[in-house]
Amino acid sequence: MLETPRPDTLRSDARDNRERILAVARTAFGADGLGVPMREIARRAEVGPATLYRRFPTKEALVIEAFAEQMALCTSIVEDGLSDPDPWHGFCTVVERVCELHAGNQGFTAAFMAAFPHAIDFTTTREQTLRAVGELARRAKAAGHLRSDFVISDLLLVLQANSGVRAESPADALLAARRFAALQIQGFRASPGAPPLPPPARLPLLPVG
Amino acid sequence: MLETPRPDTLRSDARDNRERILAVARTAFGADGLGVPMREIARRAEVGPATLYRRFPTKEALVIEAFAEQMALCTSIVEDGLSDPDPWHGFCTVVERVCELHAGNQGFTAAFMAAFPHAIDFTTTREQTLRAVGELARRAKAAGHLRSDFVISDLLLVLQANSGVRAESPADALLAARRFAALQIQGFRASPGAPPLPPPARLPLLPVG
DNA sequence: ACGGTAGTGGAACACCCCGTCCGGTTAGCT
DNA sequence: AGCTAACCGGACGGGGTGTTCCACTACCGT
Repeated sequence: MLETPRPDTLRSDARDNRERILAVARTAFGADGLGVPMREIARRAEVGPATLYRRFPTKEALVIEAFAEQMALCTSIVEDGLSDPDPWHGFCTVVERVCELHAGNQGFTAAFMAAFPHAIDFTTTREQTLRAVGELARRAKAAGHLRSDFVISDLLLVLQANSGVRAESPADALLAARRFAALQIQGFRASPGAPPLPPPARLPLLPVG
Repeated sequence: MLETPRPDTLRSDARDNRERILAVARTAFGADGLGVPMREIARRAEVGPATLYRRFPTKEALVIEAFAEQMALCTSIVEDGLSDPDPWHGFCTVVERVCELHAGNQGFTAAFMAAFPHAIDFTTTREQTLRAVGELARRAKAAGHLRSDFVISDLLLVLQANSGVRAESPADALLAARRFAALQIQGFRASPGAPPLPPPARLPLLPVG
């Protein structure tokens, strides 16, 4: 656990390295999940392990920084959905885009669902985003298009489920995510004759595996 | 990689140990996935690592033997569905029961989807089962209840997705699986106004992770 | 009862991972 | 040009996992 100076006070080459590390981490974690070793990240970034650890004192820190912008993207997706005049259309767009986002970022779902001990902002952002989704769902229900027994944790359910889908290429992953999202939307749609859903379960924030 | 004599020619104590190991493996892999270490299996079975490896030359072998009966159960679930006079009802039951089965056996999905190099029967059983599902789906489509753009790999998609769902207790896992299955069925149901699904993706048989 | 052999448990091997530290080197800044 | 921050690469410790070695044990037929 070394010192970590503010990124903007770094020497230019150090700054470059930092950016390269983050880029590599995003690609690697996104493609192969959080299991990618730190040394592998360092190797691909053409950097020594020590450099990596000087910039990011722990793997957790690297993961959080690497996915910070995905997290922001996630939030903005939901905000876009909220600002859609048609709440059901907004809701569908959120489901689609979130599934696609997670499809291209295998590790992100794990990070998103994980209970990182040292990432307060990550956690709070997630909570806020979920609250926004709740508001969107409320409107979509009021409009009569979202089934009335939908609950927020259903979206977590779908997210977790989507993360279980593995494809053999990024292109296939995207296809699978799109098809999956479409199926979920169909399942969420309010339809008169449909039977009610079984009761929801409590979904945990799991430790990083 | 040691010799592995036929189970029925074993000495009595060895036979006992073998059974205990299998029982422990089923519970452990079922509850916590294939990540459970061999040592842990041995410890819980009150057996040394060597004993474990004398009976099952590799972890893969243990996994296959442990889930052999789940595999058979899987097959019989599909056959039950096929023999249902109402193909759509049969189809729904298959989805529900398979999701529940996989919910209680975390590791099984991984094993089911995995491309085990040395498990010919496992693979062939899976293929046969999938073919049976295909026949069931054909009938359910003909009856007009299953959406016509359903393809077999959609079931694999749902299976993979279901395996991504994690709960904090077996009871919650079952609840989550039931709710998830209900959502999927709703998505699979043929409904006149529904838009067609995006194209399916090729899903791989992944190596054991 | 007894001896041979299958069976056993614990230590050990080989490998991988995270995180750390250090000697010698490079590259930015002034 | 020189000072210094930053870097590289390798080695190390601690922990984990799949698998094997070996001396000992306990079963079972005679």
